[in-house]
Amino acid sequence: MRALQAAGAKAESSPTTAARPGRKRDHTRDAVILESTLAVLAELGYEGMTIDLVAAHAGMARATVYRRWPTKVDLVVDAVTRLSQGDADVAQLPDTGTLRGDLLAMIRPFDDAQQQVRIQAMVSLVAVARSDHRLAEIAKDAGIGPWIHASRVLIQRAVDRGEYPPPADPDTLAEVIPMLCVSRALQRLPITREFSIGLIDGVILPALRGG
Amino acid sequence: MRALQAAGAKAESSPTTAARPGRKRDHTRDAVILESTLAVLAELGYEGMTIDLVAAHAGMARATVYRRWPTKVDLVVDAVTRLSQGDADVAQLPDTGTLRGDLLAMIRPFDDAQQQVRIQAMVSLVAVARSDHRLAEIAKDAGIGPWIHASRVLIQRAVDRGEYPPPADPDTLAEVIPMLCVSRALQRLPITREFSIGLIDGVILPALRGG
Amino acid sequence: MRALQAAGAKAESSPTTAARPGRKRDHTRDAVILESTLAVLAELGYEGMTIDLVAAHAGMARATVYRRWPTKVDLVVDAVTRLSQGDADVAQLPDTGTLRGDLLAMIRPFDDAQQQVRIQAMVSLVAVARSDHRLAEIAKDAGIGPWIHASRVLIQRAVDRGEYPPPADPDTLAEVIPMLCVSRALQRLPITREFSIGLIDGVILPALRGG
Amino acid sequence: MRALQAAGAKAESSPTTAARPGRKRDHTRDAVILESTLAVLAELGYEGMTIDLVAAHAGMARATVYRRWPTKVDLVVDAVTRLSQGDADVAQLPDTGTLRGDLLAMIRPFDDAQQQVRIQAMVSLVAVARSDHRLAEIAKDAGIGPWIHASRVLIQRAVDRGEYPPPADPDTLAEVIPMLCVSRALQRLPITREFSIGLIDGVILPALRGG
DNA sequence: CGATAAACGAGACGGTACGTCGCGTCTTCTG
DNA sequence: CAGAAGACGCGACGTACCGTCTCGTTTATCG
Repeated sequence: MRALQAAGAKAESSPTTAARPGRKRDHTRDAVILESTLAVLAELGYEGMTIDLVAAHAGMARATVYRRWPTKVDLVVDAVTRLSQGDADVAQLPDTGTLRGDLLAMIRPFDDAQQQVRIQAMVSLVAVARSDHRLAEIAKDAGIGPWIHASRVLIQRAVDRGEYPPPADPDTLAEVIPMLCVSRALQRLPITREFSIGLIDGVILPALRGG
Repeated sequence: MRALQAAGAKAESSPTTAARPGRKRDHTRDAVILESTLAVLAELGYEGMTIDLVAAHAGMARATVYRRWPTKVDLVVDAVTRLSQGDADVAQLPDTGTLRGDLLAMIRPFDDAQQQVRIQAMVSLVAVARSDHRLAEIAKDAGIGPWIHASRVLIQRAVDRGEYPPPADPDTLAEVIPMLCVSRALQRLPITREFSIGLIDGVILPALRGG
Repeated sequence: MRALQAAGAKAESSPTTAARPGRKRDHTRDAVILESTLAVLAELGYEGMTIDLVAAHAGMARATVYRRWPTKVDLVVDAVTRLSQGDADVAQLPDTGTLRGDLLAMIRPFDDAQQQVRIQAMVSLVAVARSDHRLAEIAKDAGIGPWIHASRVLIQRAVDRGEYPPPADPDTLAEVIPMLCVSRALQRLPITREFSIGLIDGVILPALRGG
Repeated sequence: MRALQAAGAKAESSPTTAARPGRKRDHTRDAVILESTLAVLAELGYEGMTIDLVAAHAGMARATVYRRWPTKVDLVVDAVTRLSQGDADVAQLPDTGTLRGDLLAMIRPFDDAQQQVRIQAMVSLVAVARSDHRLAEIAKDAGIGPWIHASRVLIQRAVDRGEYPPPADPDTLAEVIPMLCVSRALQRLPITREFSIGLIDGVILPALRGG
């Protein structure tokens, strides 16, 4: 977000970016820090997470972190935000022809162990939402919000093509998959393929048929 | 847990309970502290909650809190634990004859503003679960666990009396109501009657019919 | 001091003390507590001394101590006061015919190991004097004050009988013996007979002769 | 003690002093803190002294104090230690030709109100010596120890040049001036010029003449 | 190619909450 | 009622983390 300011700069026209001597900030490190943030967050939660720990995990100094994100809250929000942007991208991809295939494709990324870390971290964001009022909405948008949106779009698409009748309460239905995955994460259980299938074939699709 | 010490006491023979001089701890205060804990927790979240604030809200000294719960984590866990015990009691009550009535009765307690506080606090428990590994399971049992169990029992009862066919994945289905209520709480939205009806009539009952 | 109020009561004359039902306070314990106070004070100093420790050393409960002395300061002051009263009594006794004999007799009580405890405790009183302005004078009177007075009397007596010429600064001279004994105590050195003789024959008597 | 680390450093070879990154500790503040410590100590005594008070008096945060001295005891010991180092330096200076002049010069620094603070603080150290066994010796060396040593040197010098005959007990005699000044401080009396003259002309010099 | 200005590592610094401990008051029980 | 045992209000202690700051070192771009 902050880094995007310089993105649109048109070379020499902008005086701020044109003549900026000095060592350039190594933006490679941004991703490393965010990754470390998620790792520590997933393991120790928001409370147990320390800027020192994140910096050590990333192999750099605390100041290097603070130079990019002014507070712990900003860091966590940004980490989870970027995380969910990845989800959103993934969500737009699946188009298997059937809703069942689409939903399975949407959940699959969380099947592997690597992605487990991300869900664990995302769940921790709720702590921030409670403590910091100004970030409650951001947390909502950044956390499961995009995921819920993806669910809604996929379901709507299936309804539009006549695969299922329109549900009675589409908004609530769209929250089911993300929230039940969160539930798994809260219990520190992996999101297995069996769970995904049970969720889709045992809840979502029956609900659409029975509506 | 604490109360179990006196469980076996039956007469003057028991040395633990027989002659214990000294001022008795005023267990009335326990409830006051726990109530204050939930109130502060709901308003400021786990991060913003302070033992000093809780003590001030309860109108007593910090040491009085620490004499009962050694750490902030223990205090929060106990507060939410007792909270969910209340939920469990409520869960066993409803028996309206139809699943729809039972589920509505189960959710209703969270309709009034007073109970909103409790949900907000309960949600904050996830922060603890992340920070303190040894308490992850306790958090699970104390938080939404009992609620999930209540849902499962109500659904099973309806199936047993032939009201609905057995669902394909009853365990997952039982998590739907609690988790979607949590979702509302996370978004700081009230759990209105409209939401409850939409959830039951738009997701749970259709899923059972369509199973 | 407080305890002395009831001392002169003559049974039926005083209405307040006449009809006083209930268990009588065991004044034997007063001495035990004071002794324990001095012992703990001597070993751990004023800072390290705890009412709990004193009570435990005396084999009774904290409340029993507080019923007699309202604060830690009062307890310590009283302990050291009574201690120095004993010194004052001793001081009036010696009358050996020579100043040298009198002074040696005055110092002798501190020669044995038992009395070492008392000096150590007395020294600790200075801590109180610093912290509590209202007790500074009491500390002076109770600590080395009586001892200084005893020195002055003995010297004056020797001058009166013509043993030595009147000193130039009798007040200052009278402080020498007590303060140098305190110095020994501060260094945790015992007040041996050699030290006493060196002090009297090497400082006091020469100063009187040389004045 | 701390400063000795750099003592052996002579060139770029020393790894300890060569390249130590990070913000340098502002050692100017050390003196400010120590001065504040002495001021608070002199006014309120060891018991009444608080790290918060010291920090506030020094105009900095509590953590800044704790970063330099881990405990209250260490802080006080160091404050008094450095204080007496200053005394030692002063003690080596006076050389007026006569013992009387030397001793007066030694005492004079404590005549002004500013230095009164230091004596008051120094006296408070005895409280530490009682409470903390491991520091008893340090307290001895740091408190009046150097002062006693200075007295002994001055007296010995006078004897060496034939001004007075050798005293019978030079060690004890050397303690007289410091301890009687401490006595004055304990009584919260100023060390006036009259007192100094009375002490020297009424005790020390007569004792030397009469020996 | 050297000057310069920023990034970076390391850590001091001001705050603030934590959890512990001692003081002095109080309450409750037993003898 | 005295005495034991211990809860309670208060406040200092020493620790840890946050976010800011100030060093010395390194690295890139400009003159």
